[in-house]
Amino acid sequence: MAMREQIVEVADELFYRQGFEPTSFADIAGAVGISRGNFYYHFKSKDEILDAVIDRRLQTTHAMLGRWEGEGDDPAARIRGFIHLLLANRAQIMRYGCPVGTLCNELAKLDHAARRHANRILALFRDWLAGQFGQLGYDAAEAEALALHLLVRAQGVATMANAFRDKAFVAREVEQMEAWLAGLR
Amino acid sequence: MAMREQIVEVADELFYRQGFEPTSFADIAGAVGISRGNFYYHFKSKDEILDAVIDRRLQTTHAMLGRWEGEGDDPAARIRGFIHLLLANRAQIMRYGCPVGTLCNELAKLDHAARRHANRILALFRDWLAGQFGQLGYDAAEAEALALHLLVRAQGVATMANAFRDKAFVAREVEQMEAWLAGLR
DNA sequence: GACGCATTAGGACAATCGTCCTAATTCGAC
DNA sequence: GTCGAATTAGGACGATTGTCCTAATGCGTC
Repeated sequence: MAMREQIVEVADELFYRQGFEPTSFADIAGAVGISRGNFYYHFKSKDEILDAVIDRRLQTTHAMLGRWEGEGDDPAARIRGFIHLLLANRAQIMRYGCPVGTLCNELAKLDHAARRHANRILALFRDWLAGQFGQLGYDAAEAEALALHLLVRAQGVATMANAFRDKAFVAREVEQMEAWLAGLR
Repeated sequence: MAMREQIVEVADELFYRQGFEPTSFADIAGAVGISRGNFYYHFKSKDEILDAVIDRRLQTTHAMLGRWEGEGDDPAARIRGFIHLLLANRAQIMRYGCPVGTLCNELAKLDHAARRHANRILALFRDWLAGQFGQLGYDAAEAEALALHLLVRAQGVATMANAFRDKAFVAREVEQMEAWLAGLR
């Protein structure tokens, strides 16, 4: 059972760095240190690994957002915490893009059955952000629109940062997002 | 020579809809109606087709931006024209994402040599937009920052539209981008 | 009609893909 | 120490990948 989790962990990393399709069983097996053929004892198919990876991301994301919710900060500070993910993960984003956005993009092109599953990670962020904006006094529709707008900017920054790899650009956009947040209501 | 252009055209479409890596020679050959092995008369490698596709996109993008520049509109109207690309191509974007952003993302993950080449398409938009903002009276640094900010939002809208496929969401974000533009200076 | 070049079809190639099978190994329970 | 289940290694499988080669076409020119 520990091996299964280790496989999922390694696959998660590889799917992020290389993409789902270009990552082969040989890649995962090599990284985790087991034989290739033996994979089918733990997973019946590659799609099953993908599902497990998405489940893992859903769980870690859910846990992170729950942790943030539990902290004593006010909603605005929590939203700022979300914005600062762009700075905290800046190096990885410049190299590989946003883990969530790039996976959703890839699965959409592949017309993969797990597309909707992966979208749930994005929906997790959306709903959590909408909850924060709700606590700031916005009604449900406004809160969701604001949440989506913030996700738009985060995804856009990730894509542009991945292309041009400019640290200062990321910092500038993050500052603008904070200013936008501070200027609300 | 016409066949070469036809191959590039078909490959362009397939790279957009399926992605570069998952698209095989067999796919392109089938779509264009020639035999698979014969490809190497026109292109020495798959990477060479990719280069040709990127060249084609650079050329069509350059032509489009040049056309817009030649029209009688003022810079603000031209920038609005760029924003309205999101509406004009909405159906395709919801289905396959932004052709430029998704390609750059994929090539980054593949660590592909053509990554910088593809980024030039994005740079084309950036420089053109910066030129428009320059005409609106901003200095070079401000104009480039505004251009990048607009690209951030366009890329973000494309990614989110691709994930959630919500027409109204796209319309709402486009309206906000127009309002942002109108409120400048 | 014959020639020569441009273009094609079709298949061979080694490698790799996801998948599956079997025999060997590990290892805890008794 | 023995047994049985859990886990593993290793390789076979058919299909597909990008690449390359050769023989056959098409087709305009003399």
